[in-house]
Amino acid sequence: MSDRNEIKNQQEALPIFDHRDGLMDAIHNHNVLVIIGETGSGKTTQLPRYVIEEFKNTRVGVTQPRRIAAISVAKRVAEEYGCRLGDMVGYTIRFDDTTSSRTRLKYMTDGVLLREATMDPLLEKYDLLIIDEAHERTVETDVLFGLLKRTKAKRPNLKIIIMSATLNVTKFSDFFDECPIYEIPGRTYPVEILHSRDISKLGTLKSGYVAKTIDTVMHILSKEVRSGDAGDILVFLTGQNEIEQACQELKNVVLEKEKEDRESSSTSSSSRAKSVSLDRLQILPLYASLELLDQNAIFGSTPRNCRKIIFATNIAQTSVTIPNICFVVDSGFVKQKMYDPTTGMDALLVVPISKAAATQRAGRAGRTRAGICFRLYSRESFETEMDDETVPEIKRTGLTGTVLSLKQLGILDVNGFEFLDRPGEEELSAALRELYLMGAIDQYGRMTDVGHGMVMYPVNPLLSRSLVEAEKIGCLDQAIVIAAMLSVEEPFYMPRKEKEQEAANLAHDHYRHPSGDHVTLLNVFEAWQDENYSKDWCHENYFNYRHLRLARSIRSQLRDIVDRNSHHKKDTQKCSSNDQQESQHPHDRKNLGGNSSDSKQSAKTSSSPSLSQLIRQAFSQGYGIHLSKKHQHRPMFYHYLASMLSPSAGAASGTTSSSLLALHVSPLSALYLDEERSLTKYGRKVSRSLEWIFYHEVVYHVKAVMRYASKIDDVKWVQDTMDRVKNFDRGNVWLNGERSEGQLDGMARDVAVDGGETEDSANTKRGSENPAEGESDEQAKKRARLEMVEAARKRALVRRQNQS
DNA sequence: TGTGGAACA
Repeated sequence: MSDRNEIKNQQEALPIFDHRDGLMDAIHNHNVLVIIGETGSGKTTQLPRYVIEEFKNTRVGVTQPRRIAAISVAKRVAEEYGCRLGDMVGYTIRFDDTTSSRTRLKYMTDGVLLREATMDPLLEKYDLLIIDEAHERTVETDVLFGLLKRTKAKRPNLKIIIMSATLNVTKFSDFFDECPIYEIPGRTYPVEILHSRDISKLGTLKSGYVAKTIDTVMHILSKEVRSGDAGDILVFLTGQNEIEQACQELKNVVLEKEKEDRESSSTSSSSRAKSVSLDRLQILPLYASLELLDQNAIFGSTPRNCRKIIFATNIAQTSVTIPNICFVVDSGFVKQKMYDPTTGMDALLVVPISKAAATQRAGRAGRTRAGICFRLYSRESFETEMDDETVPEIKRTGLTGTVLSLKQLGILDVNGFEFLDRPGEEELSAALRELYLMGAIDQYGRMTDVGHGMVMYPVNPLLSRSLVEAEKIGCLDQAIVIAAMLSVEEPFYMPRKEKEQEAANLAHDHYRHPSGDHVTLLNVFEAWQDENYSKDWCHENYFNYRHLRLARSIRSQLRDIVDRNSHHKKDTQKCSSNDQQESQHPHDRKNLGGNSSDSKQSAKTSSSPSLSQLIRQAFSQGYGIHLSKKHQHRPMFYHYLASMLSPSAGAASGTTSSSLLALHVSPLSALYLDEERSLTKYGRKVSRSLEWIFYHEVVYHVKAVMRYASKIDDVKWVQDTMDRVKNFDRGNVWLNGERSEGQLDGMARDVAVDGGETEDSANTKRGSENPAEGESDEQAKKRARLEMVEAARKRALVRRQNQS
């Protein structure tokens, strides 16, 4: 009883409580509404509950960018509502669905809703949808925006609420015909912001910000003392290495200072500065890949007279809230992915944050009481050098998967789709080109049967294409394992100490398959399976248990999808006319359904290809756009497609330096000969038998290295892709087709290319007042981004040259 | 001497 009263008191103390009537009126009167309120206003937990209480029988969906948020919020709301989780209130995330037929309020990740939309584009399960944390602008959120706008046109009664933290939300409102904006005041404490007096440009600060954070922390420790307890410190840096380094460095500096203090206190009678002692400090790193997020150390309260200093990545800006932070030290930088559509590769770069991000970081100091934010950059840099907002993710990543799901949603003319922020023309074209070359869409931009097969699988398009092929030639079970392994982070664990590295390499060697890394991954998984998915086995053999476990979940999800679908197929096959293209594949006749024992047996028969060959055949279809061919005289490879298509590369970049295209076999790859690995770290020779290989992705090591590569035994395996490359190169038929097939608004594409203006594009671009100027500004920014990517690559290459 | 930031289906 007292529990319930306490809950009630807490609820009524939230700022949103006084706005209940106003909000309900607004939702009654408007079908689309933007609500802004800082974290702590109660909007995420309270508003959806108000809605299901106020509107009887309304089915409400609330999306979150992150799984933990969906889970924890749903749990709390169920408790507050007084029901069991999964009854009236529940959540759905990948691998975990707690909802039931009685659930009326469902929290989920935005990816889940997007996935549901591919089955049911009208989203008829919901009467009201709330997109929460819209300011984070994940790709999924952005696509949902465009999708909901279309859905609303067909279901005018659907209610949509956009919830966001920042004040700069006119963009959201404009997108939905200038719908009303409702503001809930936040409940935060004032944060004093101190800028650095160093007026260097951000570019120069980049080299020295780690050292400066240490200085600043030392300053806070010795000078900034608040009454009572001192208040914890949060430092924003960019990456794991940097953070570990900073933690160590701070410890060293503090030790030195201690020594100094002891010496000076023995000579002089009193020191004005507060003395600092290492045993009264907790210095903690915080980044996502930290083995176990030490809950108590980071989130728990510190002992008396003890101070926490946390060095964190951006994870502390959005995903994780640490209590009792009083001081924030903001380096002004972040690591961001940048995608280069001309090569289809991306690079991870340290770039300045945006003004919005800086404000958010500063806000972390004022959650429990008034605080101070130290910025390591000048006010001028903040005002003039930083972008207002972080570039939305959708403009920074490859869009192949996104475009394919849009096609599945029935959006044939992707160029005419209304994006909240339009991705670059080159990125869209690159995505369409890749889909065409994979055989997922035809020259008119229409989805093929292959494409329909691909969207079933919630994995990277390269992998889903491989799975479609694997089903066709009868090695689906194995391909699913490999696809799952490729969907998780590095399963091979490599210790830091050199001696242990040798042991790890030896352990890994045991599973390496001469044909390459794909079969190797299968070997690893099957070995682990044979050991009953043992954790100890992972440790003994240097594999990452967490990642393998995730791979296992993904594998079973993929198998479920296959099972469900094959039942469906059996049901419909008899009555529908079979207009599927006749396959010319030699192995097509046998074993279409293919369970593992069958295909293993068939692999044994002398005339058929081996299982390893079947698998690589399947994957070489999926990786048709990731082909590389060996250089005739040198131990390197060339990106095959880029060399075929590069003349058509974007005019904006103009950067097609041939050095880009030189790819190397990773020393960690099964294709990299053992004796070389023991000779030199980045050896020179690759097996002579290698001619063609396919690879999963390229990473920038000391040079461009192919991560997960396998042999192609016969160039016929990739003949289909090569034929499509030739077709594509000859006529660009598909681009014309995309335009003529799309309805009128397909013209938007011409606008973007020519810089002209039509009525249709004026509609799609509403919100930017001066399209011509906005466009060129965009282009300039994009060029700058591409140049940064290019610079990073050059640096990597220079490092390599210095090394040899 | 070093590749990865953080998230999701």
